[in-house]
Amino acid sequence: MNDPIWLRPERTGHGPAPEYSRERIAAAGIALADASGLAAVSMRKVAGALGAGTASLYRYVATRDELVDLMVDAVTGELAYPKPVSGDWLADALSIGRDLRGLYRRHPWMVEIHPGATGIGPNGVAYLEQGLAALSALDRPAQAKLEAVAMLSGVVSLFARDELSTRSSTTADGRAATARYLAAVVTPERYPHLAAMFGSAAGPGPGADELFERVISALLGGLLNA
Amino acid sequence: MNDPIWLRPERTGHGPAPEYSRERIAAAGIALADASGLAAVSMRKVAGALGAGTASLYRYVATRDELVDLMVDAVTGELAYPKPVSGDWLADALSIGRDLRGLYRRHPWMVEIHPGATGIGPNGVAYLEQGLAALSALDRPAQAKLEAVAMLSGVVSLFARDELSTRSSTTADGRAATARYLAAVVTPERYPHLAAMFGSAAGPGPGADELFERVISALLGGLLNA
DNA sequence: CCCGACTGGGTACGGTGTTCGCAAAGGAGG
DNA sequence: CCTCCTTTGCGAACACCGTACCCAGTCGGG
Repeated sequence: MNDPIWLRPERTGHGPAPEYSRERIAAAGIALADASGLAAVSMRKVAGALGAGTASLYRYVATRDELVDLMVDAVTGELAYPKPVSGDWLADALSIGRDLRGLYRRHPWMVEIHPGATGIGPNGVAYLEQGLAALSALDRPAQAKLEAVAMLSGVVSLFARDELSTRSSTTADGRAATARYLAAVVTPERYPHLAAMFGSAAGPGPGADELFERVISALLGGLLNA
Repeated sequence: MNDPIWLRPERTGHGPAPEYSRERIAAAGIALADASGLAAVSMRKVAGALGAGTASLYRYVATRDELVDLMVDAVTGELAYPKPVSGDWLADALSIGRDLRGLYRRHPWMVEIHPGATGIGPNGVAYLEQGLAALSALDRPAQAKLEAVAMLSGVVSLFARDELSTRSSTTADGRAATARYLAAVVTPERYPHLAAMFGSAAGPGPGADELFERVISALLGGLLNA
């Protein structure tokens, strides 16, 4: 029922000038999240980082979720869309995918965002427009193109999640525990294929970057049946 | 450092017989989550549903996250793997995808689970084994097959998320707010492709089921370059 | 000029995960 | 059988969380 934050003016003109701003608050939250994850972004911590009282944040933001919306849209702005489009739709889509992957690398807490449950902001709109622009030459229904952009974004987030869970030190404990469990329970009799996998050397593989491009190409091909 | 719950025996033999069990606790959590989402699964509520004291749960589970691990593995058990494999690897993989999609429909809170951050349990192992079994006929490195299973699972979760966010009533408010924002800000001059999309009728499309199959086929094809 | 809307923020409420300490229970060894 | 000693259940407490309320102080528009 209530309007989203993007429709509420930041300032009405009346009263004393605000001491902070949505932008500064979002930046403080992003700094916290970059350093310690999304769970570390609490109203008290953000307010503390700004030297403000906790309750003051609610003059700028109706709820913590809105703060997160602000943060998400702020980092989405790093993509600096719109950008020119080459005309090769697959190349342009891959470029968007690479951009987004870089974003996830810079802000790992973004994998903790549930897309769809979060409100879209101006930079999110620009992102969607860029995605549709990349696919504009294709003769497909607009809805299918939007689905393709959503799928592209989702698959990039899957890659980011995977990359993160294999590298991050915060999940190292859990990985070690899981590895110990697997070692204890995976026997060739009960789980032949898994056991064979542990036996085979963990070769370097085709390189994550090439895999990334190949998966996205295949995905978009399937979605837009080019 | 600490062993995962799956390596800790539920009972040592000493002392009085436990009044509850991991299974019952997980079932209580699942009931709560099915009805009201993962956020409703709190130690106090689960304990209350069982008629137990809150602190008692910690005799069965080291942490709330472990309770969630229990819940995830319990619902994974609904898949009842292993199942026979037909020999047509794509058909078998699609079958697994459909099974998983059904699981998400029965337990929508599963989309709130961050895969990889959660510890895998016995039924999760069985799931992976089933996935590898489906791909066993393919002459590809075991690592690539595991990646394919992970991607398959991830894409299914994306579909589930999408299906949920367009249907669920709990997100209706946010959707309405976003729709109002888009209506206010998307003009043909600034966002031509998005504006065109709103202009075009929202035709029924090719059907979500057919899309699902097509995307997964394309994805696995790209991953396993068949 | 001054009224009224706005800002900052201390305090408080109800919720959360988790720890501690203790009373009671009951299997294991003598 | 009897005693120990581990284990169980759990009330109380701690530290944190998001958020609502209220009030004092500060400006801008009529």
